[in-house]
Amino acid sequence: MAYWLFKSEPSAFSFADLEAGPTEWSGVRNYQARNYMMAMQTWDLGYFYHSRTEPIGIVGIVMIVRSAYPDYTALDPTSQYHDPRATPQKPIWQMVDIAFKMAFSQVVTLGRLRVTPGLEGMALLQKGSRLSVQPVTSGEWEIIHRLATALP
DNA sequence: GCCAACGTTGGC
DNA sequence: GCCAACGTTGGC
Repeated sequence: MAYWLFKSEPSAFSFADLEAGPTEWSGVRNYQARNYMMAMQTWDLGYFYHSRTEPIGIVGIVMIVRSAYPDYTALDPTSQYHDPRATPQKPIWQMVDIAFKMAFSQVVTLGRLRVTPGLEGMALLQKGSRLSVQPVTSGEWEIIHRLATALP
């Protein structure tokens, strides 16, 4: 069992959009993020993070409902995620399916994460961190989960 | 909207 | 293989 974090700009895809049903997490075009997705297993949990919005922060929990498989949008010339290097034999990019699990009663904001002891090493909080898919340690998961459930 | 930080591309 | 130029990300 591993823990993850998915970043999204709500103007592009929000947690409310995810509530509508399981979603193919397509369009990830970063090798490190792809490798993390390839390490995901069905039933793994993740935090869902809203960037470039107000408030910025973690809004809830998602579950991996399908482990990594080829991201077919890379093969689709009409897709904004098309990658001309991708072929059916070598799709290059992978995606997972994620589903809504629960929404926090309040956003655990980036500011709150930054001041919470024990989260100093969290990938999300490192300077210049841009990975849209990241691992979360079980210790970090616990701390954040406690923060979220302590909120009214 | 700005712009620093980052990853990728491509000429050499 | 180097690295400048470029496009993108994301906090502010």
